[in-house]
Amino acid sequence: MNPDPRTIADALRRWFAADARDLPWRCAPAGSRPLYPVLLSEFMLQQTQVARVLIAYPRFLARFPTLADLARAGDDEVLAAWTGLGYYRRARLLHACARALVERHDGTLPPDPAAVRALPGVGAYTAGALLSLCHDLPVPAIDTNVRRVLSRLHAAASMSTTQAEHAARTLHADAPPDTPRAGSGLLNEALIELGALICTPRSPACERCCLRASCRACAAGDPTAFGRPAPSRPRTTMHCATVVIRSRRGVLIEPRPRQGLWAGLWQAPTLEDRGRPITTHRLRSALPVQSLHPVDAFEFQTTHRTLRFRVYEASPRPHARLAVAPRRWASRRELERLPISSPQRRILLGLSSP
DNA sequence: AAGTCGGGGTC
DNA sequence: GACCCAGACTT
Repeated sequence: MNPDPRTIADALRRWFAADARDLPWRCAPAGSRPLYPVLLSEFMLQQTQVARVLIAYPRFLARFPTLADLARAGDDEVLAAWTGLGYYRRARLLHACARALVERHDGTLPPDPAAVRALPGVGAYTAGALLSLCHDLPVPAIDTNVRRVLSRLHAAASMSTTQAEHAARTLHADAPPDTPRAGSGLLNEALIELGALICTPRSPACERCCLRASCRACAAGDPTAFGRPAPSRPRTTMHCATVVIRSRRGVLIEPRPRQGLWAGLWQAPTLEDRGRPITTHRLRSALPVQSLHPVDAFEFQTTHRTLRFRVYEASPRPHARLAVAPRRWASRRELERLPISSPQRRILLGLSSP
């Protein structure tokens, strides 16, 4: 059985037209959608579930209503608007991408795959999404959903990038990627939507799937055996000790290193160690404080590590100069406008989520 | 090809 | 607990 590409593409488009979700960034037909909503939603949706983006998207859009607004914004403003979404590098890349679009392409999306792929933060998937959704160009947009759908269609345990691209191009009738073709954006969006709603990782709803007659995994009986991602690595542990120091001018904060976890975000002064917990002795030699009082202890999980926080309150030593650059005091009002990680928001603002 | 980079919802 | 998520970038 070689599933007929035209049959599959037609079934996908019909199903999408009838059953697609009404999402805020789907503000115009796939294929002729304005750039900014597509750009913003695609960056936010990288490794991030729709439910979370639904909360952040309108907030960000209210803060930066147009591409030009975003392009001329400040770094910390953009990062702060990204609060809670994680993978903060995306915010910096989105910002750089907006500036590049304004400077190189007059704020529009060039109908040119090579030029789009050259934009900051735009990889193979995002380039395909932008080109197909904005200009109806027949370029594959292979995300984790589409890879799973294609793997199951062909009953492949897994698919290399090359194999997935070949399968996707076939669905686009091997049309040249630099010439618009009606229905290209709709096809890509339908493939993604099918993976998100029907052909799900753990419990696919084959009985409701528009492709069940063409799907080799469905015919094989257990679709979950196909298109599984590689197993993930175990988490490592990191010990963190954070000191909250208050004065009349607010609370003492510092920027994190430019590289690594939460790069460049603000925090109360924090020491970290991969091996053993931070001793109060080490804290005292790193900061001119006296009388450290433990006030909180909690674990924070990210995908790749467990962070064990110990939080202290401290008073400064007499005549000690604490706010030495880049450390500085910040009022609560200021804190609310700065980019701060979730665990530090809990420490500094008493919040567990944005 | 493998490692890094958040955060929280779901099962 | 483990799994999952409209990936991109660096090494």
